[in-house]
Amino acid sequence: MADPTEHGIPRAVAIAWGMVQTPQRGPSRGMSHEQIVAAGIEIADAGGLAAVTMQRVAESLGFTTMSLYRYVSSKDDLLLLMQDAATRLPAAPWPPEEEWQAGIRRLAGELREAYRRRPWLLELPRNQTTLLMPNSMAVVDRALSVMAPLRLDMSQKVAVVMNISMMAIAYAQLELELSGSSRVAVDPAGLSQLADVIGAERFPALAPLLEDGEWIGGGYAGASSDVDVELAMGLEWIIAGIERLDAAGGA
Amino acid sequence: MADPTEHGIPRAVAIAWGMVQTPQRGPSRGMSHEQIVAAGIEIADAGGLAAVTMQRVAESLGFTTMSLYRYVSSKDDLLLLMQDAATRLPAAPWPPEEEWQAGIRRLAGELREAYRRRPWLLELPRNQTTLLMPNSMAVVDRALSVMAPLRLDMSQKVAVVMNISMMAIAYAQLELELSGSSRVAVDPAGLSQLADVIGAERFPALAPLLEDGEWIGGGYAGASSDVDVELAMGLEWIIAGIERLDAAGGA
DNA sequence: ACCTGAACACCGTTCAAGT
DNA sequence: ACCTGAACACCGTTCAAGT
Repeated sequence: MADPTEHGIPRAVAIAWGMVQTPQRGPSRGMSHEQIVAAGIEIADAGGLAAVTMQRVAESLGFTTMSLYRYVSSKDDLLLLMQDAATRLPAAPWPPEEEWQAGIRRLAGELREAYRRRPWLLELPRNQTTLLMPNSMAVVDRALSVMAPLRLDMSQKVAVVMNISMMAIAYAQLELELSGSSRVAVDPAGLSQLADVIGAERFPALAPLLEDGEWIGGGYAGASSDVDVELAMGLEWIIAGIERLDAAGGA
Repeated sequence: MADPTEHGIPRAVAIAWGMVQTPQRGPSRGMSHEQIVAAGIEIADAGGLAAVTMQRVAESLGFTTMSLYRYVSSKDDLLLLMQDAATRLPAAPWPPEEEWQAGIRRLAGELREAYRRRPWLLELPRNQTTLLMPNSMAVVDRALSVMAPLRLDMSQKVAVVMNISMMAIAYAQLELELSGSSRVAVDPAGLSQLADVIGAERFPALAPLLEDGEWIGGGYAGASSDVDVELAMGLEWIIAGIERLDAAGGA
């Protein structure tokens, strides 16, 4: 097979789709793409994305750093493969057995859950290349099949998919940031000290929350359960919007 | 003034609110927080976030790397200050002069524009600490004052603010990733090669787009104008949702 | 009090050399 | 053909020393 990168296909995409020949003859290879990707994911799960270094991945497999470059052309390549492998969703029945609304809620929930389980996924960029990887395509395909009965044109459906996955991922991020491991833990004395410095007249609408110590420490913009509510709220708004589009599409 | 960090207030927050004493006596300081932050922003604007190193910031000001640590306790501190300074929105009239719907659209648009202008902002985490910085608080305050006439309770309003800013930022990110500088540029031959490898039966709903070469290269999930449409769509859905909440709140 | 210089413990990636 | 070892050009941050 010709080198896929000649047509502008990124190396990681070619690897993910099995377009890179792994020769059966010659000295047996010590590793495989799958092993390397799995090792990287294990390290990221345990210590976050910053813990993933070429040295550590190689070491965990019992090889030297440099040997990895036989399988992967750069660290970015490896990260792309890890991203794809880690965002595989559970298989869904096809054709969909549920109403499209339920299908969309389930897709959003699974997507969010995948990102919640592996927070380091949030640190990886999602770009055009990502959209060429197998599991990204699987998400789009499933969303399109869920929306098959709807009277939206293709570009509207693509817009909906982008909206939904963006929202699911962004809320996983919000949840992580607001209530996650990166907690601030400003003590009440600190918050009131801050409220004094800011002054009530600078932010008239926000001031009541600040003075009650409710802005960060309290119920608002901090608790994880709030994020559930906010995602559900946003998702139902999207669904209501689709329903209107569907109705208008029939006109 | 007592050391603010004793109450758990992050150093960068204390600096941003002017709670850190800058002594007037003694040897005159060679730099200021503002200068350092401005230098960092200039470097990020020119070369992206990766170009911002302590060495380069110091060098651009004509000092050694280590001198920065007199003003800022770590690179993360500096990044937080840069984030806050770069997300300052233009002053809005207070109290708001427009209808709340227009106010929300304008806020979302300005937020997106700030992130569009400085794409490196998207690479910085937005967490609890961010919500204690002056310009984040300004955004929340403005949104709350826009929503003042609405019959939503405070936690609902906070949820709306989170939804709106999240959506504005996420769409700036989507736009950057889909059509921005990180383009993939797979040529048509590569796309058809990929479509062959994938096969039509694997992704039945997506396959037509793949075969026509429209998935990445063409009109879908690629053009910048699409993102405008998608953001507007999502935003109008949120506004419609708020209208329903407002109506229900009156019951 | 402020700034400097050397040093430490890392990175990703190159390249020529081994087997 | 596959893996290794040394080397390069960087990082952020420490610490003791200068002025």
